[in-house]
Amino acid sequence: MDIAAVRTFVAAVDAGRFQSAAARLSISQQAVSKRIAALERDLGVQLFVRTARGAQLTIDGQVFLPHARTLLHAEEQAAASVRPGRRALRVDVVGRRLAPAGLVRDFHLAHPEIGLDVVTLPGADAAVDAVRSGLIDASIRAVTMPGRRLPDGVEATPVLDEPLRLFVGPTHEFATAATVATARLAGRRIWMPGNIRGTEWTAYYDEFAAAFGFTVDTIGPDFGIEVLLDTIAESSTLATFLTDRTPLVWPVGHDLRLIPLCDPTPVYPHSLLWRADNPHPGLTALREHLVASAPEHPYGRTWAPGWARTRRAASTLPPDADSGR
Amino acid sequence: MDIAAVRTFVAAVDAGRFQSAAARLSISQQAVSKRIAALERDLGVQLFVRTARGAQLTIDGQVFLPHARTLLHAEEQAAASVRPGRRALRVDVVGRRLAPAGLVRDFHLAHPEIGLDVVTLPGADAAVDAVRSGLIDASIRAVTMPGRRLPDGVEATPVLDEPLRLFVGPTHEFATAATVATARLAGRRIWMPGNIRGTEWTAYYDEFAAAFGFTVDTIGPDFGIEVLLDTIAESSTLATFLTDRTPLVWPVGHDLRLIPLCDPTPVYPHSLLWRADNPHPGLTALREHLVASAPEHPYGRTWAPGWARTRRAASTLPPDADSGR
DNA sequence: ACAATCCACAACGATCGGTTGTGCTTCTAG
DNA sequence: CTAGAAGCACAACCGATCGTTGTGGATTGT
Repeated sequence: MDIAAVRTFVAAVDAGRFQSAAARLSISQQAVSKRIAALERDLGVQLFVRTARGAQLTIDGQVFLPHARTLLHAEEQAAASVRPGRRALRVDVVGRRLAPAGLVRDFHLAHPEIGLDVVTLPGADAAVDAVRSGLIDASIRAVTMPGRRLPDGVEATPVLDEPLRLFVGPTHEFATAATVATARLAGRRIWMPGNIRGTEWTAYYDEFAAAFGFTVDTIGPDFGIEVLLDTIAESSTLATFLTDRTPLVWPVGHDLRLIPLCDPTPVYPHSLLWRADNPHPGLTALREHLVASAPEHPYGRTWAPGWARTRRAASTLPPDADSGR
Repeated sequence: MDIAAVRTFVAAVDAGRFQSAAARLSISQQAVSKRIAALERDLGVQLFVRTARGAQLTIDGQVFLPHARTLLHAEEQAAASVRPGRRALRVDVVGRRLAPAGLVRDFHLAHPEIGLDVVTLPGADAAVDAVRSGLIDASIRAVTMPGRRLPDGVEATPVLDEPLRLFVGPTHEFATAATVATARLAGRRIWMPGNIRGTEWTAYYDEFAAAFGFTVDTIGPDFGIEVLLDTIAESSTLATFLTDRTPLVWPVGHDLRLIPLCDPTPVYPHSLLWRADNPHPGLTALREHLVASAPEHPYGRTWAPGWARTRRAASTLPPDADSGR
């Protein structure tokens, strides 16, 4: 199916005559006739009834028309998505099914009029760099790393503290506990999935383990989520951290549990990053939406790494005192 | 923008390499390279970073990808809409913004999984003929005309009695009435808009006028809805019938009123038409939805033409006794 | 260092798409 | 009734485009 033929079809419908459509498209009437004939041959149905005073839609043509308009609209949207200048707001999230993607989705529901494109860049460094260079407008990451300052012009504000939960099998000591105090992790072994090595999670795990005296094991290469589930399910000592929002295809027959941690609840600090001189109107709306919807302290006493606590403290100031506003 | 290039782009993304994409599309690697280069030139942005072990999406490529998939999906839907055999359910409605279209819209909301295409055919005869010939699957019309039997195989069941209201200007005798008894129309002049002459409404008006003793005037040719509003607004004797669902662009400065009629309330009888041997699964769903959602007698005592009353009586039988079920 | 992999460029040929010219049908005005 | 106008389709021609084969440059891994 040729998109030019579809556009010609719509033009012919709107004009009512092939001749006027040809004039509007700046081609000859014969070209319109050939394009539509080719489209009809392609679809295998007749779209117009040709009469002496124009062309009239057949039933098939009437049915096809809204689909044709949709197709042209999709083409326009696709072209606009990469057109420089006044394009949709580009936001990077760490994963399309994780909590930050949920935040962006909520924003989209609250502001459906703001065009939105969501991307996932490989790693926090790439995300920060893309924000700095203007290739994307915003990113939701945990990038307030120790010793790693944000580039000039890039600003950040915390938008979500995501609580971690302990993920254990049925034979684990904590399997039947309603909640587990984080301090009880001391001296135990926590499994770190191989697929997050080298990501921004590593620094989080390191400080978390140091603060509460447990050890982090990396068990071999990453064989995928199924192997993770099997390993956890069969072990009475291994545990790992997941969040409520971690998407799992729960295997039938396994008896896995997500145990809440408390006193304090460890939280993973997601921040919004943007470039201070980015004039995109949607960016302001996104920032205000995220700041407004971020719960203050929903999980009682929480723990976050020192580099994140510093940011947290700053965020508790009134908005007027916040930098970059 | 060439749709084949977009399809090539998506194939290259899925494959990760131009070579494999070329194999999957049964073209040469060079053709893939040229198509994507042309697409990039067309869009004005780079979509891939070419490396020695494949092609990787740029940020622009990531943004473009979902739009590209949407475009291909739209193309597939468009082609499927006219493909013979297992296509979407085609329903004819008398007008896209009138009550029957609302019924179909409700059906779509209740059964979003059923593909639906809505068309508007010129006149009830064309609709009945299209149903008979199988070009469309169903129609909502008032086609149980006197002396005009449905073709063999075409069946009908009433689905909506739409109440008529009196439409008058501020100086009309009934302008301040909360309701008007239909019998009070006797001897008065009712204006029939010119654009419904020759349609199925004519027979309705004729019998309605005969039953209640008013006269139907046709005032000149149809100059559009604005002229109708002006005429009604300035007249102290003219009135016309409209329904709640009639879409009007209410003019500023006019003081027009829609007065309910009662004792009995005249209703316009919309029926669903379909071909008995049409096996489309969506058709059964549509019929059951419309029959189930049709209110029995929502407007108190109602009046409908004799040819419609006959059908009404038949429809009050239990479903098992209904023909064609 | 060499082979393998992957993509881009060049040249050539076939197909496609647009234009001009023409003919047929239908509607309308005289 | 007839002639003209309007509207679309068919035919011939021609140029642009698209795909192919052949080749080269760059990177990775052995």
